[in-house]
Amino acid sequence: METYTIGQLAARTDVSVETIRYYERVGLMQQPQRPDSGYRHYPEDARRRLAFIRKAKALGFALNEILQLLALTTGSESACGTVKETATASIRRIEKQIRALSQMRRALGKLVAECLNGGPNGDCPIIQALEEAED
Amino acid sequence: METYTIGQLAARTDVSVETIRYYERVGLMQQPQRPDSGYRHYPEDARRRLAFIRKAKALGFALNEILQLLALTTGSESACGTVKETATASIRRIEKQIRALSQMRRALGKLVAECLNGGPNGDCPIIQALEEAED
DNA sequence: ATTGACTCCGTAGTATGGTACGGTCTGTAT
DNA sequence: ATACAGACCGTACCATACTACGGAGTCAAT
Repeated sequence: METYTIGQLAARTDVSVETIRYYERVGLMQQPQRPDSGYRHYPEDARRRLAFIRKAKALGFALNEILQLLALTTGSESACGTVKETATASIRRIEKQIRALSQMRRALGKLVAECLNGGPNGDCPIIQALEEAED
Repeated sequence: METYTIGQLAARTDVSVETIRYYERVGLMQQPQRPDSGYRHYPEDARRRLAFIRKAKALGFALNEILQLLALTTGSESACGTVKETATASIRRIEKQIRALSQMRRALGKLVAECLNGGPNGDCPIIQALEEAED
């Protein structure tokens, strides 16, 4: 089985060595094998996990939320009920966020359109669109 | 014209007095009128601006991004071309974020579905879905 | 065997986005 | 007139998510 050193993992995922060690400290990354010397040796799996963390982060999830998402998948212990609850809660949150982003996008589109038709007129379409938004 | 004290504004928007002063320090909130005593007196406009800031924050925009969005609307100076550029850049970013969130949602839905059909099977549908995602 | 790149660890520092404190002044109500 | 809430300010502190540093050990090549 092929493994990576921490430096190789860092290079492949474009995450710094320090950050990987930090993710390990806070429990996001699992403790890898450490033969003889104490050097970390990561399996392919770790690369995928790290890529997931970065993508979730880019989506605005906080590290402890990402921890929860990952816990959904690794917990052979986790009861189906718990998984379903956490997952559906996340789904609701995500859907709400998508709705809000869609409103923002519409508002910006409107701004661009108005810009084409002769410039801004004082009342801001961005703020207006978000005022109408339900929470 | 009706105005609010900082405390009234705080109560109406559910943002603390300290945070409002902080937003003023960093340029997100405009300097309000300060008659005689030095007390801040906010117009209705400030309430809407503050509400916008909170919603944009909840969507994951950083404060300096929100500053840019607001600058789009207040700059009577701002050339139409600049507004269009910044706005369309934001639109692209938002659309990308929506796509990624949709993938995450699908993955979570899949997880819930698998949970119903007899539990997790080792390969994580969340991580899988995000691996397939284009950046 | 020695050099140089890489790894180890703990600790400290940075940026962002607030939150709290404490002493002073103001405004309103009795 | 005096009390009490609320505002003023600067400064200090907090959590999150990194990032940098320094001294020591390791691995691979020459």
